[in-house]
Amino acid sequence: MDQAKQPGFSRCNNATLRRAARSLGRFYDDALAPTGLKSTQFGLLFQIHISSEPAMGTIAEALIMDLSALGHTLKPLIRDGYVETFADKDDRRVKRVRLTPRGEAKLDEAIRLWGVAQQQFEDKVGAEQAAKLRAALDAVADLDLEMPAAAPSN
Amino acid sequence: MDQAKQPGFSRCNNATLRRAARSLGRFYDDALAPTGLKSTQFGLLFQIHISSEPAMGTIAEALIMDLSALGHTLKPLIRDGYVETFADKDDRRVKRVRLTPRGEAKLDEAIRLWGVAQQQFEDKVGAEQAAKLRAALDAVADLDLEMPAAAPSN
DNA sequence: TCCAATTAGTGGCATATGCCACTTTCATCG
DNA sequence: CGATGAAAGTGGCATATGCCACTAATTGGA
Repeated sequence: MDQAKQPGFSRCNNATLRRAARSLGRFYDDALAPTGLKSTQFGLLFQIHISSEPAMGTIAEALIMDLSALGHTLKPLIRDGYVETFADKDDRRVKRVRLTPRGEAKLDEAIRLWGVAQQQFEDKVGAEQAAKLRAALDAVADLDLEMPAAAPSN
Repeated sequence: MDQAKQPGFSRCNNATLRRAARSLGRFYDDALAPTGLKSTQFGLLFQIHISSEPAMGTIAEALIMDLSALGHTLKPLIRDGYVETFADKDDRRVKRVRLTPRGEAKLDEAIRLWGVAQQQFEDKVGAEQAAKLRAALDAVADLDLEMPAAAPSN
């Protein structure tokens, strides 16, 4: 019998999470559509905004995303003039990021639309529940999961 | 003053969800790496496996993903011979999907590794909590959110 | 029966993300 | 100080996802 049909079977936590992410992502994307920003870009702009000219590595760490992925994601935002980078004064390896005035303006515009979506969401699930969900998600994100290091059989 | 710093400010539910998804995704991806499958592909193979030669639209709906995205995602799996498609007998518009024997074998192999990761996760957060989280995520995914249809100002 | 509207997919284009192999800088240590 | 190893990014390649414009098939009437 399929393992998937065993009594104790539990659905994949990861698949469930991604499914929800796709669903919610579309909602926030729709809300932000008028700004031309994707919800992911909004989140990135926001993260930069609330940081102090963060280094790329710092942003990547905060968002738990691959450094190279961050670099890729940043490109369209730089191309469109919302973000600019500059070398760190003390360590030439470090590249810092900041919003341009245009980026700040775009973020303001986006925050208004985001607020509507966010409100819509919280009205549906309840602010309380939403907060709990975010806390749970943060906990999951920060779990220090590690595979049992496939015990070398020697 | 920044709206983001207002008393009632609540972090973006979507951003939090994506962050957790990236984090957990990497964990499951690592676990499945030996099989050559990404956690997303595993999820897709599994969904096909537990369905009865589902139509593409049916899969897309179940996973709440765009039909075209599903088509794209399916390509590498077809290329590698894990999945095959065939036209529906009654409606030639419909394309059905099924696992090949090779796909079934690969899924079996993946399920074993997935189980380790899943177990690892549940050990950390508790089976109870994990189940609650999945339920909450399912609820979010099925919310039926809609923007207030930006009232045409005329 | 024939055309309009609907349904199911496809392809192209763009962003999202990751991993890996490099290159450039630093930091360390002998 | 020079070799070594670590740290921070970059670029290339591959998959993940979406939207839009189209095409092919069906379904509903008129």
